[in-house]
Amino acid sequence: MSQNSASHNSAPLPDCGVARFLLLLDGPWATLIVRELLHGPHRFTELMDALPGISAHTLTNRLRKFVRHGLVTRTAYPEIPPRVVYELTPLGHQLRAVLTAMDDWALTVPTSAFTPTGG
Amino acid sequence: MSQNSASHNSAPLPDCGVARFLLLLDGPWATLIVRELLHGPHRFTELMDALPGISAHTLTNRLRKFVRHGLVTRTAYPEIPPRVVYELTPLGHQLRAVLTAMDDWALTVPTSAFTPTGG
DNA sequence: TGCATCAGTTACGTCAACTGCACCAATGGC
DNA sequence: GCCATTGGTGCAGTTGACGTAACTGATGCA
Repeated sequence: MSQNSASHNSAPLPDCGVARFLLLLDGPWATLIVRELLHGPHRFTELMDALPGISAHTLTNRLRKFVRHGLVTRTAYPEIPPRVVYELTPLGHQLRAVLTAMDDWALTVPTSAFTPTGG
Repeated sequence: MSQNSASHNSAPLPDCGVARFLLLLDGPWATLIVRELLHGPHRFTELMDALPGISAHTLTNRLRKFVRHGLVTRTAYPEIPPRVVYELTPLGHQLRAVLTAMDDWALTVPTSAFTPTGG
């Protein structure tokens, strides 16, 4: 796990696109956040509401990572109370194809595939 | 994280296909194993060799989960030394579309997107 | 007898992601 | 003054994915 799918601290970059994808969309929440953002720009609390169970801490971290890597833009309005809007960049929007593929797979697959016994 | 992308112990099944997908392809290695299996049937050690860094422990666990959920078949030949072949089921092969989408995204995207500073 | 192979299993430990709770700043309403 | 709101931050603690090392069983080889 030092050159396949871990963080980008020492590894230059895996050749494989799948591995690269996993570099950015790694945790369980990451992909779900992108899914929400695909519906349009969201404020912080809107994302919190849309993702029941996520903590502010986790959401902040994922969002920061996305911003750092150019998947998402963060726009802060100097109002009171503050308003911050997160929006996918064109790069982030290109992830729609991936999410759609995941969706198609999971939805065409029999429900039994998700049960531990397999049927 | 009790009904979005966690295990299938109590949650019936998320409505969202993306969340369902994440139920099965969760860890960093899971997707990479599927990627290798997409190239054809593999023996245990072949998978070990193809995935530098993975431990037998992790590989066993991921493979078991896939078998349990019907993504992969496990064929053990009663030879000495033993030979076990893992192969994707049609269900598993349908994941090719998802992996291809990941690959396309990562490869059309500028390399700078993977650097922490965002380019 | 002892070492090597394959495909694991088991015990034990690490490490990062994630969680919950409290707290902050600045302002509006009561 | 006190509470609510928004968008977080810090600390402590949990979870579980993952890693290392040792071991198994049956056989071939020296």
